[in-house]
Amino acid sequence: MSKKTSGEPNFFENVYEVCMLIPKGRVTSYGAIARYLGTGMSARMVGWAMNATPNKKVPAHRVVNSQGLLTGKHHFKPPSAMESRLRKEGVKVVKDKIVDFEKKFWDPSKELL
DNA sequence: GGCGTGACTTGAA
DNA sequence: ATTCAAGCCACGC
Repeated sequence: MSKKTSGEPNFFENVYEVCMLIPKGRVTSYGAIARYLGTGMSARMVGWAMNATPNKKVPAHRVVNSQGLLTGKHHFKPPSAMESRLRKEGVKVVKDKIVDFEKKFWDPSKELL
């Protein structure tokens, strides 16, 4: 009827699940998740999904952009929480950027395969 | 039901 | 190296 957007936020659920499946000390990019979900390159939706995410269950701080930059830190309650948490997980962050991002990169479409 | 925005990505100038 | 532009899908008004 009328309009129904997506009906079920399966997309969001998928994002949450993937985020929670991210191994500790690892990070992933919005595009990687978007690709894994089959959304193509609509990485924006992944970010938007995070915005709608109960950041208590989903470690959105483990999700960064393809550059390894903590672009979403501005959206956290204390923006520094993202950086602090990543460091606690074993990920080094310098100037909002993840060190050895390529090494810590966790691709769901490959690791989860 | 249309317009703008957004935690992105990629390519080209 | 940098900056600009376009593409993408969903949500808010």
